[in-house]
Amino acid sequence: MDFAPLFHNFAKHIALTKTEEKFITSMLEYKLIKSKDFLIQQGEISKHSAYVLNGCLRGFTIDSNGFEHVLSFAPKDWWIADMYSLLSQKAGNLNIEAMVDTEVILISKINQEKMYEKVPKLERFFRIIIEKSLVAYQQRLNDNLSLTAEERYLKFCKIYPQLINDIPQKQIAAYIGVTPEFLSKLRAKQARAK
Amino acid sequence: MDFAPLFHNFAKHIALTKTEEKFITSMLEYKLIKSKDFLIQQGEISKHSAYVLNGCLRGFTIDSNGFEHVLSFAPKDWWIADMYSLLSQKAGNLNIEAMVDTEVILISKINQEKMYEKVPKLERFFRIIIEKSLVAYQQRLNDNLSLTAEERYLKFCKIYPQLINDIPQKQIAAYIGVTPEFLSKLRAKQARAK
DNA sequence: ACGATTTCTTAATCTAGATTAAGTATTTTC
DNA sequence: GAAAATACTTAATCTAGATTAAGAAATCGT
Repeated sequence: MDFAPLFHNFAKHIALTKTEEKFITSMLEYKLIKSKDFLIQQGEISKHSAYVLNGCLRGFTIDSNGFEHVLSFAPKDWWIADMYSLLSQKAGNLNIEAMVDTEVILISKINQEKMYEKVPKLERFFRIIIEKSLVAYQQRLNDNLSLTAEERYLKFCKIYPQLINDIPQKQIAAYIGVTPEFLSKLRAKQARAK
Repeated sequence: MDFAPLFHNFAKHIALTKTEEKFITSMLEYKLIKSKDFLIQQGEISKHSAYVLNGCLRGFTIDSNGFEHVLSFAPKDWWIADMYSLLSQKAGNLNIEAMVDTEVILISKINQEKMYEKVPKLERFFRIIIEKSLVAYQQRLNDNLSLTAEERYLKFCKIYPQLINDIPQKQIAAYIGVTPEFLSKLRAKQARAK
């Protein structure tokens, strides 16, 4: 198994020695998640965070009317977890599903804590990762409070140009917060305007 | 100036020695922000994060139609910052305003970095703080995607019972994402239902 | 390769919440 | 402590986006 992409990811923010890399490697698990299989499902207590080697995951909730809401897409080189459940060790409400066959590296909560003890630099790494994630969620909440559905769709296209053609349109609708029907209408309007 | 509340806040997650506390104290600034004054305004490059000793701040944006959207309230013992601007050192779009006379402890970005160098335990502290903040924003985004305005209002009342009576209703409206008129209607309906 | 399932589109109808407007409390300020 | 400013309420009207429904296109499973 080739963990190199993960170490490249670490190297963006911290410098690890060979010894540290070796130790960290011993803490990691590899997993292939087949298309439409789940990494975790709502109601479970989450045990791992995941780094995506290739493929794509999506994190979504299901509301009381049965509608899905996508909280995040995790393509290649992204991190994903049900942070609420992972931190609190209570039942989560996030589902994480593979949109295509997806290879991930898993870090269990227990190993993550061991890693923080042995390699305190990782506290810094994950602090930075989480800071960036926080900024992205704040921005997205602000967009949901202040932009129209059309503006949110155009912004999505700008931010995730690679995803636009790769993922089903109904997933984009569930991410920006509209029905698939309305997104279809928006897209027809965009196409007409050209 | 009494920094004790801040050290109580640190003590929730990490243990500091007297020497460390002394060093940290030398990195802090005290500030009184008068009611309606701003800690930062959109367009500025943010230089500090703030810990609230007493009073209450609110972080809000102003959209292209002039409407305000509240991203966070920071009452006593909370942290607040324009994380985007603080991290990127680019112009931010957050305004942080005092809702009443508010005393804060400020940590400049430069001092924060010095503190991470000298007291690496603080990486852990801020990682944990930011993790919790991330979970809260994810939850709130999910609420905005899946709940009605009425459900969001009732949830706000549950989560921030102390704020309900202390802050203007229009600020609550700007937080949950409705017009003040609609919130007024919701409240009238609630009152009638009792 | 082909039937079955899923996704996407279009269009009519509906509704939660916005907008506009006008009046009534409540604060703030000097 | 009165005038001005701000916050809240109520009600009529409007609209962005939801719902329902039905057909067309794409994808999947065997």
